[in-house]
Amino acid sequence: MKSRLEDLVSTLQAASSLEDLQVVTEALRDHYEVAHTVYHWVNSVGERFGAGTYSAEWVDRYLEKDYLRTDPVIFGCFQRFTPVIWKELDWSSKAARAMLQDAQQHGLGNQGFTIPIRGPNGQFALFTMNATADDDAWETFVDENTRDLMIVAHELNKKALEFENWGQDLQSPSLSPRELSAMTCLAKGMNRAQSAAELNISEHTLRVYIESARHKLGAMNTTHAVARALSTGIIIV
Amino acid sequence: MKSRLEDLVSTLQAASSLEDLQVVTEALRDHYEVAHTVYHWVNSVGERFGAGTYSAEWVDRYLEKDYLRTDPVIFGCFQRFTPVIWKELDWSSKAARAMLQDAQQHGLGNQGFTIPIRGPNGQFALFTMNATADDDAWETFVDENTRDLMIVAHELNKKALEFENWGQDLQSPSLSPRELSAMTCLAKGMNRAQSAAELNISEHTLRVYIESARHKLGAMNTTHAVARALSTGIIIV
DNA sequence: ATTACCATCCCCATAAATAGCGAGGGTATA
DNA sequence: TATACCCTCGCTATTTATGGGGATGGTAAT
Repeated sequence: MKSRLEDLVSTLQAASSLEDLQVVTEALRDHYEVAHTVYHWVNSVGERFGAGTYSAEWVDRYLEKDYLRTDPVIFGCFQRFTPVIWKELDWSSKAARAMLQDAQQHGLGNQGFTIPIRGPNGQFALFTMNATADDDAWETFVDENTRDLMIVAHELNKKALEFENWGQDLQSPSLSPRELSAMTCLAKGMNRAQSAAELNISEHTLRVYIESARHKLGAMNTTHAVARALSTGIIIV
Repeated sequence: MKSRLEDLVSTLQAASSLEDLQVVTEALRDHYEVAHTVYHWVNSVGERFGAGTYSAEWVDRYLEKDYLRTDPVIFGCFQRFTPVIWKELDWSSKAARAMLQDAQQHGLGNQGFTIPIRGPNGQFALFTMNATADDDAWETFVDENTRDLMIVAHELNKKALEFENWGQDLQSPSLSPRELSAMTCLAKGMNRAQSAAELNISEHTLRVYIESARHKLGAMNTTHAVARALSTGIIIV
């Protein structure tokens, strides 16, 4: 069993396309004898990347019904660091229970386990195992396999980022120390007067830094410049 | 050796204070026979949370010299998903090399390995192993231990989040869809007129969303609001 | 059924940011 | 020794953002 997982991880590490990831999710489903295994991104603009064993109908319905905004799994994972057992989430809202019922009519099991994965620049993905089981059996399954599944989830996300060239196109320009400080002050909410005072320079000088940083970052205005500085990681607030 | 790691993880899971984490980092250092083992947050105001075996002098110097802005480890990890071997980072800048030399004079080894860890609301932490070794030996060490160390890093971060009640008081406020759209437009560099046009609303209405978002985010101005929205991950540009 | 929040619109006055013109001395690097 | 940044400072005019005050109708949850 242990060696079998190693094989799966090796296959995963050798994957070179989305189709390969698809195959891996199917192999994982069979290996763990669950109903479904799914990996997908949860971006601001819905779905852009995913591989898994859910039926096309369910995926379509999920998107069509905008379940991303309803699903307690999405919401719960977004606020949590640790993996989540579905049963422990908040299913009190009517919309959530309706979604769960709908899911089961599309072949999903009653139990689920989802690992949140976070990458650079706000990238966020989920790795889910879904099955039909009673609460105790599912908890045992999760206890026994969480660590392995975390490794699998990590490798899946690594590959997905590779395939999508996440962060490749974003080559960050280098700002001077003063420019970085200026951007940081602004990102902290200081206005120009406060920032200038903080850096012990005239407000005019500060302005020069801001302008300079803005041009280097190819930004339309200060807010844009700070946004770019933050999302490329050249400043951290 | 394997069982020893399990013991460490168990100790970690039973930890109930920052001091306990400190003890764990020391035990990890001894177990892996490295020079240093460190876990810390990389947040707005430098250090707010950390445990590790670096000398107080080095930590003070690091903060005093503002090495957070220089350190290629910070920058590299912030842009990457996968763990990082220090040698593979960009040390071409003079400031970076000076920092490295300074570090070695404060008892750090020449090799390092750092795992980036991301939690909800933009939380970002690093787990680092540091040692004196040649390149090959270090690479071997990393290859053999990455998975275990990832688990350790995960458990450390879990505990750190617990201790700091991350998500309790620091829960990112939920913005309405329109507020999120407004923030996103601004983060993309549009001004109010352009954003309003993009969303097909009057400029005044847009302003109401911005104001509302600003209050929810506890921000001083628009730039600050966008910065917070970005760094907590509630919008992605 | 009431409370809360959402989406949408308007006016006015003030504060702040942007755009344009400058200038000088310092430190690298090619 | 040029060339290229980096850091620092000033003035003026225009454009934009912010902070108050409002109002209406809708949806969702308790």
